[in-house]
Amino acid sequence: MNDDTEEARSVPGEDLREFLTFRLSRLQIKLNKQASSILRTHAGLSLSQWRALSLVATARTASKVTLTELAAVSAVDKGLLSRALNSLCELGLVTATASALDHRVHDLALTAEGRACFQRMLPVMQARQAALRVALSDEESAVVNSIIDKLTDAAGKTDFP
Amino acid sequence: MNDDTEEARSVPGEDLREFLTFRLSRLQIKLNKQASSILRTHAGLSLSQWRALSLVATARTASKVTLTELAAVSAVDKGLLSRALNSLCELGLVTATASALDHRVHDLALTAEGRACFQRMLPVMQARQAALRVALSDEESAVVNSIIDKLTDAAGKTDFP
DNA sequence: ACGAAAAAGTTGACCTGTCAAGCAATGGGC
DNA sequence: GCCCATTGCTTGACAGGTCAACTTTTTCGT
Repeated sequence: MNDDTEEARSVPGEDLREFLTFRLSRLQIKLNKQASSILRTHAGLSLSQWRALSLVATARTASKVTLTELAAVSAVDKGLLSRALNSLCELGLVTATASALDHRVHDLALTAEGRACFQRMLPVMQARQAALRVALSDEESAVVNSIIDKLTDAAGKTDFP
Repeated sequence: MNDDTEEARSVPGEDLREFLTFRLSRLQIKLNKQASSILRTHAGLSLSQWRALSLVATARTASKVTLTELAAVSAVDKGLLSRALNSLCELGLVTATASALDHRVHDLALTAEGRACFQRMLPVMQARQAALRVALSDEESAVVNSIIDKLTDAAGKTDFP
């Protein structure tokens, strides 16, 4: 016996809309729109420019501040990062100086103007993060980082033949 | 007094890398790569083609299956969806028949081939979801949907002047 | 010290995603 | 019934993102 007529549903087993990835991509679309809008009005920067800027800004001197390093921690494509950093250099927000020890790498740093721009945007972006956080319960807020990191690890494993 | 030399860190208050949005975007990049790779090898479809296909596949007859409706639930851009659906029509996986009542809308449905393609991919994609889920603890798994939905709501509110 | 292999970064080609203008169809207000 | 605002969808132009080839510099094996 089968309750499903052919028209009742196209396919069985179809709680696909509950898939984690479905929800996450919907979330990401909205987050990107929100961030782009904020950045456009407050700083005139694109999202990838802001991401590059803040990657340089928040780098510790402990770790080297190079394109490959930043690309690795952020998972952003090297080509994309390269172009974003170049545009930031042209805007006078970032400097890329050839490293003395290894002439392949460019040590990246903020200019005074870059630091100022970042400092100006920081409260706004922090407020946005806070607004997202308060949407969560204490319990949820406590585990959200762990969840994201675990999923990120799991997504990295491409053992799907 | 200030412990930070100018070189110690570029800026203060810089746990920016802990921002939810930073982690989420890193996650999304990896998820997209994983999904694209799986779809390319198993079905020869692009990610947006698969998303369009599964949106049509999992639609309930209760709700109308139209572009605007699908775009709304998924947050995908209408233009993007339109092109994806068109390519699926050309592949013979989806049909778009003009509605009798309203000649503006196209009622979307899977062809037999589309259903077959979806059914073939479904176990693979479900396995992927399962692999992501098992990375989480029971507690985390219980709240993850709620977290994503709350964040999605919060991200939609663009009350950032 | 030499040459092969690898790494950093850039570039070009190409695909995806975004935005807004546009067209066709519908539905009210009068 | 006729306008006009509205809705559903498509299209074109552009920005964003991906991928691989390429240049330069370094590293390592022998």
